[in-house]
Amino acid sequence: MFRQLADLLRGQIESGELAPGDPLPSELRLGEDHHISRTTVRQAIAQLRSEGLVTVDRPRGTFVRVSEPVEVVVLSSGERAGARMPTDTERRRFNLREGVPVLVVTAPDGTQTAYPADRYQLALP
Amino acid sequence: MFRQLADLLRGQIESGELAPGDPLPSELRLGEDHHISRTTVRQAIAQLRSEGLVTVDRPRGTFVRVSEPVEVVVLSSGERAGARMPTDTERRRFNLREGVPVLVVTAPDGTQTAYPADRYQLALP
DNA sequence: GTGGATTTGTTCGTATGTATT
DNA sequence: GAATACATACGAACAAATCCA
Repeated sequence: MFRQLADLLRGQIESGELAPGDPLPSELRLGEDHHISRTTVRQAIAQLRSEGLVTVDRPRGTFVRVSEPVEVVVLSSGERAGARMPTDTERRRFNLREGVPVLVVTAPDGTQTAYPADRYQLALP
Repeated sequence: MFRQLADLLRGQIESGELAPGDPLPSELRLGEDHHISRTTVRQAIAQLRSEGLVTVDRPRGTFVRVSEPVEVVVLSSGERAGARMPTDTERRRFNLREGVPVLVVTAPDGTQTAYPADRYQLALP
């Protein structure tokens, strides 16, 4: 059931029926509409949060994520780049929302730098 | 409470006390040891899953994630790269576990290609 | 090979706390 | 102050899959 609700909401977001910045119905409302408990509604929304599709502004409500302006990081020769979910420390340091990875740039000497993936892109020199 | 347990387990993973491939104690066991309900234990583990630190092999148990061999993708001139969590379709297509982002390479003509971030890194020509 | 024990998954209900409107 | 909405925690029950005696 929670998967079905997550799929439904995800579809509405991807189709634009729910546009960035739009609020989702409240947990209570979703539960009533679909005849499921609030526990199950929360599980569906937790799924969407971990996918980075929605953010919660407690206790105002749950909203479709708005994309951030992007800055570009230019890679230097010999550097490699990857991505992973942030550590707990990084999440606090960068003030990252759920479901946002970090881009990790590794220099030839092994030094690593992390960039929040919702605000940065990588480019060639 | 669930955050404290997540922090504890994360610390054990980062310190190596729990090595890659090692099983975590069962949910029931963790609940007994820390005098918390299974619900709360599950919430802590859900946190670690979304961080990509552990994977669950149901119903065998929960294990510290083992890193995969990495392939390198060479970027071409004019391409940009970012990262985000996979869509539901991508997760199934790449057989991705929870907490694993995708690297997204955008060509000058707008074409995008996604690579599972646990198996790929980006490099310069 | 059958059956029981173990372990995670899903769902319900309930209660209380916290922050915003 | 009241209403609203999300966060946290407990308890309970059953399902499904694996493992082992």
